[in-house]
Amino acid sequence: MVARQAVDGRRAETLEKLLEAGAEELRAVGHEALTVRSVAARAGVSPATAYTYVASKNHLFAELFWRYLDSGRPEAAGSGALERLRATTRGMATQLAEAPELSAAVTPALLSSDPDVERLRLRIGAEFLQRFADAIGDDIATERLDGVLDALVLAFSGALLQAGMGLITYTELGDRLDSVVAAIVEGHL
Amino acid sequence: MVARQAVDGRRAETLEKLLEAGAEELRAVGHEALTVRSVAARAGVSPATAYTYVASKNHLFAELFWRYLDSGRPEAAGSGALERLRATTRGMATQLAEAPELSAAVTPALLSSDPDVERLRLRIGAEFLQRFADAIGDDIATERLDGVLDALVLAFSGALLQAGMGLITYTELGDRLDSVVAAIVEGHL
DNA sequence: TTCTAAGTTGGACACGTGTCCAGTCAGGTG
DNA sequence: CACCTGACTGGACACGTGTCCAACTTAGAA
Repeated sequence: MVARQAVDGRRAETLEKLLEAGAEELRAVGHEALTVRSVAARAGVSPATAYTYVASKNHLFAELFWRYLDSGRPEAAGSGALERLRATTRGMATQLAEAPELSAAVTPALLSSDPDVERLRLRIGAEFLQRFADAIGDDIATERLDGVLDALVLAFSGALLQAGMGLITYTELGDRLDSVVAAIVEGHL
Repeated sequence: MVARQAVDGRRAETLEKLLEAGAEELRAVGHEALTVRSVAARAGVSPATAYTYVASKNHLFAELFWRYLDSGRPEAAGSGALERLRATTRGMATQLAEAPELSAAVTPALLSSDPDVERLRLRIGAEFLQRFADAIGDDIATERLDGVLDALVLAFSGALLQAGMGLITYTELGDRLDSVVAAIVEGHL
């Protein structure tokens, strides 16, 4: 449902093998050195086959990131919106920091115009928005909510970009976001 | 001083020809279809020559963007920090909107690990920071300044990334930033 | 068991990237 | 004027991308 087409039975297994191999290869050599063919080899599959599951290198990265992100759904908790928001950004920052190669890979990848990337891009964007919205709950007036969400998403994207550029580390990202989140939410609660 | 090496005399002219051709080609076919060789051809120069001025396609984009950015230095004005900040982001947003192809090209380009891109990335980042700092002047207490600048830069980067992904247009970017800037600065003046 | 269709494969393809280098050209210096 | 030096060139190179297709395999249905 998330990959190129729906997968079932045999195809599902091959897809898993490929994605698993992709993740390993990414950890092993980084996203610059990774090639679709090397991933295929690691998965024990021919390049031609790999390309029936994955439209492009960028699509592979986006797919891996989406799955990784999805695997780390937060268990919402905390009494106030600010507290929950911070837990949310902290959680995501930690996730990014724990898979720096994947994080570094996905930022450029998501900028691709590949239609398969496009789908995932929207899904990932929606997921970020959803998480922030969940964290806020109904602690912010409806008419102000959109603006605040906007700002949060912008700041988070910015943090991703800065980290992708190597201007800040994925580890610093958490602290950085903490203060920015506070600044944004302040006065809107 | 900004290109690969210092340029003088004859080399300076060739560099200008190349960058000019790059800008034209970018406008003409967009950054995906642009190839270094097509730029070289447009400049009436061989590919080998082009590569002595420009380390990579990404470097070309970064260079063009830097020059474009630099050409639009703001004439600071306004009585308050918020007002000046808004003028600053407005100005930059307008600049981006007026060269959408270049803006779209530069976001992925700046993520490259190419050392020549690295230099420009730092320079461009510093320029953003400088502009925000200038706009704020001394209207914010020193100990809070860094945090606010951080947030501004994050938000601006985020806006760039979102626009690069096509989630918002370069035109919307200005409005979006207006409210975010207000949210960030509010309570820190 | 035989047939069928989905899945996989090897290998070639067109194209872009960035590098390299021996050779040519042009303009100023002696 | 001949010369030298820096700029430029053509053309090949190794490599990666993503596409295509005819041929093979394999598992399950008839």
